[in-house]
Amino acid sequence: MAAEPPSSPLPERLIAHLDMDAFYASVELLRYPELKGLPVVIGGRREHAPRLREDGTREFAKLRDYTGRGVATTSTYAARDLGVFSAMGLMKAALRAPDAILLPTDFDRYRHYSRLFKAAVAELAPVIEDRGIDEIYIDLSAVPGIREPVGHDPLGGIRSVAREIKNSVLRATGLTCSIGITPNKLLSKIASEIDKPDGITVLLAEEIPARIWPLSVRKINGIGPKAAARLAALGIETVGQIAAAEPAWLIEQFGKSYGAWLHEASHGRDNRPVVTFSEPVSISRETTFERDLHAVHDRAELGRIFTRLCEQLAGDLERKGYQGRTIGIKLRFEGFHTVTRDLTLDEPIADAQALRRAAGSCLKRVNFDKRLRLLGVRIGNLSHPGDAPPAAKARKTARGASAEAPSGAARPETLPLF
DNA sequence: TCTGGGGTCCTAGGACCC
DNA sequence: TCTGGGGTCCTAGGACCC
Repeated sequence: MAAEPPSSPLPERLIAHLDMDAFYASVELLRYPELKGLPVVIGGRREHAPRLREDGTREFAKLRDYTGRGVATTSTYAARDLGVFSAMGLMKAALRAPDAILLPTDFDRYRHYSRLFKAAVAELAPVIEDRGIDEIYIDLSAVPGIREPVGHDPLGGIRSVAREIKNSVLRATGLTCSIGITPNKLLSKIASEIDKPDGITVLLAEEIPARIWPLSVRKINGIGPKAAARLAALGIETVGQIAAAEPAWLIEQFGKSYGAWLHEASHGRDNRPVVTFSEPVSISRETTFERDLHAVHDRAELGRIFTRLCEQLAGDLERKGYQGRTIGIKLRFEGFHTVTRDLTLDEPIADAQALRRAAGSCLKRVNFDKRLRLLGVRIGNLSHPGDAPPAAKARKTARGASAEAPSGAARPETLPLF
């Protein structure tokens, strides 16, 4: 076993976070190269697809023509310069960048490119954790050559592996990505953003004070708008200010679990492994209506939508090979107030009729005094149809709604709502 | 200008069991 | 009859992420 250079031993773990650059928008630019450099926003419906003119050029929809409730899923860097970011309502985006190009979201295409880039990475480094369509963690600890210095650069091997991965992704997809490599997932997630787009950032523990502590607390994955606002109210804006706080005080302010985690995170400590496979916890379908619907007045339409969601969910379960015991609904009312109800059955179900029956019984526990803007159906407590059921815990059938819901024998087919 | 769709994890109270 | 502690499951809501 070769001795490490004693001056700067590399950490035991070398974890990469790879993030595709403006992924959806970049995939669209592959097929519409004439849009390169222009402000482009992804998020429209199919009707916003470009039209082919007689002369062979394409006519694109403009953001100013958009009406509806959609949000931007991604925007090109040119559009970001105009203040349009992902998750922004398209109507709002249209005010900021009326002349930006609008393209419909084409998930099938993005999923295809997602598979391509992940397969390209897997050939070089197979220990990959999926974090959605456009990003992954990679455990590079055992990748050949990664610990070899290049010239006098002890990190040369790391940089060279990162370059190989980026080249491989580019060859497979025509797309660029940004990579952060550090001793753990938390730091790598931050690092991959430091030199975006098309960057490589290697960062070791000793650089945390200089490179991580000056950053906004929002750069930490797990500190969202609410926690950031609470921190700001306490006079804390940067990661370094969290690191300087007493752990006991953080726990006092944010609770045992989150407070302790804030302390650890601010010091760049994170021992979570790269997880290469995980079973889903729940599967769901939901839809936001073009206009708010009234439980009574629009009952027929709501009923059709409800049935369709259950059918789609049943289709997902069938395709993926799951069944589930906990069925839930999600309702969002005008004003954005959101309510959920769920019901755990004694036996798992998977077909649309059973889903609709169980979800329908959840529906009865909701007050419909406002119009609805969203309806969703969810299933959890998942298992595989062939599997042995978990040891029955002799639940008292008299308790809870579980006893009455599934049989449906005495239940009228027509639900009071929808 | 009101804010998509698909997820995970955490908290907290009550039921229930030992 | 009163008191109680630990553990698990269920339900609802909320924060957060991509």
